[in-house]
Amino acid sequence: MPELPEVETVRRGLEKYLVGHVIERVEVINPGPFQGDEKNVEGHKVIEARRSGKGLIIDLDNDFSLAIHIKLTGQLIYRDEQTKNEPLSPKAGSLPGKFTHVIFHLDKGGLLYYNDQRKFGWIRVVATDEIMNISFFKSMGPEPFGLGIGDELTLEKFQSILSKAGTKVKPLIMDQVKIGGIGNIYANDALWNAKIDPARPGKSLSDSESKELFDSIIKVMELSFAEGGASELTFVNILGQEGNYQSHTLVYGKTGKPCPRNDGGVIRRIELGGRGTFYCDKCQH
DNA sequence: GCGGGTGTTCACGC
DNA sequence: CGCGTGAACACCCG
Repeated sequence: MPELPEVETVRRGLEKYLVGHVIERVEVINPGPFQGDEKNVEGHKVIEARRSGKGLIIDLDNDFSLAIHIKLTGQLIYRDEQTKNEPLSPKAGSLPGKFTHVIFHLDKGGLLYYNDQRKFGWIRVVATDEIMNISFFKSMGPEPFGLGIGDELTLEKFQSILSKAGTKVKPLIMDQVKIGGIGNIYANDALWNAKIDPARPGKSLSDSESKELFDSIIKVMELSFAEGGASELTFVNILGQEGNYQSHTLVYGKTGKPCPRNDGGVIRRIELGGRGTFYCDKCQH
């Protein structure tokens, strides 16, 4: 699921449905993704849901927190008496299902399921003041919109990061240490929107090109927020419902299709930094 | 069967 | 140290 718009969508769901509730019991079905001591969670109230880049932090009233990364296929789905009849996407499966690894039993009968098909994700119980010792959070770069707990990525910072980097611009903007929250879908679509060749070195972009790219990152992510995220793989929101950005994707996954600009170009797929990279062979320079 | 997959991390080579 | 590559994690889908 996870790029900034999807993870922020989950955070908002946690804020709405989890904050103020007590986690009475933690049922660990598969210990792989769950690290730490359930005892530091059980009987404690959720006071805040925060996010940094693609990572989530659920703070409890005992100065412990749950640090969560859902990687590619993790899901956090909340059910209670009020929401149990809300339609559930088939991507959520049955609850609990084959890929349910942890169930948080909340007060008043609420349940928070952690599902993860590929088991790449993790949930760590950690003292709240130790969160920033987790290297993933410690090294997080500034992020677009400034909705996370770290610094906001401004145009000036973005241009400064690009101007210093000989790295190819697509892997560069996906480097979470440099910039937080951008993943493969939005990197591809933003580069297409800005008409920039993903293989160009970051520092080769002119000021107007880097501004165009910055604006494009904001634009594609704003569209995704409005659509509730992208459910290309298994992403669902806290109520187990899909987002719809994937029906708006511009070049991501469109190998062989005509360019959406109808300029006679064709979408090609190459690999950059080990990731599938999609671009129009006509308009991206 | 094979390739590909919204992510991160580590090992290794230059 | 910086940068790039490849593999690993695990499992589904077309």
